[in-house]
Amino acid sequence: MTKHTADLLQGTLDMLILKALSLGALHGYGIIQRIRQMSGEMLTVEQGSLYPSLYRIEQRGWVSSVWDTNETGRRAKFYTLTKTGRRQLEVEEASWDRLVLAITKMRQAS
Amino acid sequence: MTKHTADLLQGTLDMLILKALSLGALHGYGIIQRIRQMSGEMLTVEQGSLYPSLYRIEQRGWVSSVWDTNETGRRAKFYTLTKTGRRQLEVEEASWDRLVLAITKMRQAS
DNA sequence: CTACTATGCCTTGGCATTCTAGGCATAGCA
DNA sequence: TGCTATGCCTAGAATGCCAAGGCATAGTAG
Repeated sequence: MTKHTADLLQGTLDMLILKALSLGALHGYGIIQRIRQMSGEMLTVEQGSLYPSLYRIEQRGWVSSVWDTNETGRRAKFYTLTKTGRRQLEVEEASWDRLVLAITKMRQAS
Repeated sequence: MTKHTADLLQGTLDMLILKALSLGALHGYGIIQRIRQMSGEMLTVEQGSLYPSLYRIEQRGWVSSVWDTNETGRRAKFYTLTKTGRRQLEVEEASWDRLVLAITKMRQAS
């Protein structure tokens, strides 16, 4: 059983969620799907990871949420990226870039 | 106080250690220095992270260790990458590459 | 001689984060 | 009627890094 989806690294989940929301408001279930789709089916976020993370993120003011109904009439909680959240996304992307750069250097130092 | 060294992401430390040892045997203290140097001073591993990790890694058979003396006559524990460890390094590098690729896709899916 | 820094090993406890494994409810379809 | 997809959530375990200590020796500056 080879798993074709990469494991997440601790610390990347928030960035993924913020990134998904940067394309527009979404409810939790939809965030999972959008992350799958955006990553070309390579990343799968579990519900048990997502909801606690959304809670944290909202506490920090990076997203806000409202209950609403989706296009099929179901109740769902929609999350919107706040201004602070958008800044945070930039911070996390920059720090991700730094890490990738650092590890790339490691790989080249042979 | 801006920290210029990136935080490690959980899950990358083993790879960094294995990578450092792929250039030749080293003792713990030296591993820290080599990682700093190889990453262009961008990554700093704390001793409190390193030694527990080295222990784990040795339990898994990825490195072996012997007590010896360094060039200045001090006792130190030298770690050598095993064949299994070299394979493991390849595995971790491949999975790192997959993650970077996946997140790159995320970034491009605007 | 004394103190400080660098080199070297290690452990304990805390913290943050993810995952496993559940529970609950509704809508739609076979 | 039951299964699948959609939607929310939580508790507990596992993982893994870090902060903060302890200990010891060698060298160097004062």
